[in-house]
Amino acid sequence: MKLQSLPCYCATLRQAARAVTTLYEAVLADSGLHSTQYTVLQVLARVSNLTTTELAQAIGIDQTTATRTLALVRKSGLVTAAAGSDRRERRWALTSSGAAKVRKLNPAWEAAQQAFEKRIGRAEAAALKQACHLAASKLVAA
Amino acid sequence: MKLQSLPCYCATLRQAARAVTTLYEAVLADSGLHSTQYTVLQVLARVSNLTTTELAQAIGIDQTTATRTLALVRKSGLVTAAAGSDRRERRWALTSSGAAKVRKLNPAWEAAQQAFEKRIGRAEAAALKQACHLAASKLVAA
DNA sequence: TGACAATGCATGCGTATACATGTAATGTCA
DNA sequence: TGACATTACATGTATACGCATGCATTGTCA
Repeated sequence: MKLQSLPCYCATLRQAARAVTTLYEAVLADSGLHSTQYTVLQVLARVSNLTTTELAQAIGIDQTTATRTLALVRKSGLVTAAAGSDRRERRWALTSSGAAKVRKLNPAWEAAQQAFEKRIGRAEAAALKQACHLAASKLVAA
Repeated sequence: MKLQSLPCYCATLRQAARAVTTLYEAVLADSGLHSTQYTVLQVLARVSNLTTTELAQAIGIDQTTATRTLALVRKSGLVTAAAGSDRRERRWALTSSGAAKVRKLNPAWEAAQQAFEKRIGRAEAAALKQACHLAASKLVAA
């Protein structure tokens, strides 16, 4: 049976997210990273010294999910946590190994981005991303 | 920190899917169902006697995920599996209890749909759903 | 300064997710 | 009909995900 068009916004968004994730996971397979882990690294490559909660909010995941994902990439030696002035905080940054990994994986990620654009159209891809971010922003704000 | 606009298509789609899921899970909270379980019921309410694999393909989840989700709603007495002519198959249908549950939850689901539309705009919501389904179709086809 | 609220992170729990793989049933072809 | 491929579902394993909750730290206010 073919993929169905579902009336539910939630089901449809999840449907699309799963499909895209499969594509990106395939590209990341050799790296030992999963999509969420890669996203964490990519964000930290742009903005460093975020706390666990800040990182979670930036990506749009729960703080507890961030804690666990960070523990995984930390175990791999890709990130480190520094103590902030507030001793409850953990401020995260890429290790040199983590930064190298992001650099090394960039071509594969770009390839995934282009593969996505090729499948659904470049303009459509951009519009979809924009719409998704806008929707997420409006929903999270609630 | 605010939700960030991410360059990655995958990360952004997942970001939106998480946000929408949170909204729908809140609505479903009292029902004892989770979003994927509700989707399974909603699909079976429209098309009955699907096999495990057919249901998985219809929704866009892995067959193994379908197996486990069906086991959960089956345990709750909401669906039953009938043997097909092919004895490997399991053909799923709502029980009367399951059908009643779907009917009873329909207003709550409609409310979630409308809440979503209210937040991001009715036309935008429709366009986003359409774009997500189209994208998922093109990605799964690969 | 001390009681209490608020904040930041971690943990228990259960579902969601998919890949690799196993088992049973069915299909195919010589 | 028998060997082998294919198909349908189930299971092991590991991450993703979020809610409820716990602990430690920080902030607030009388």
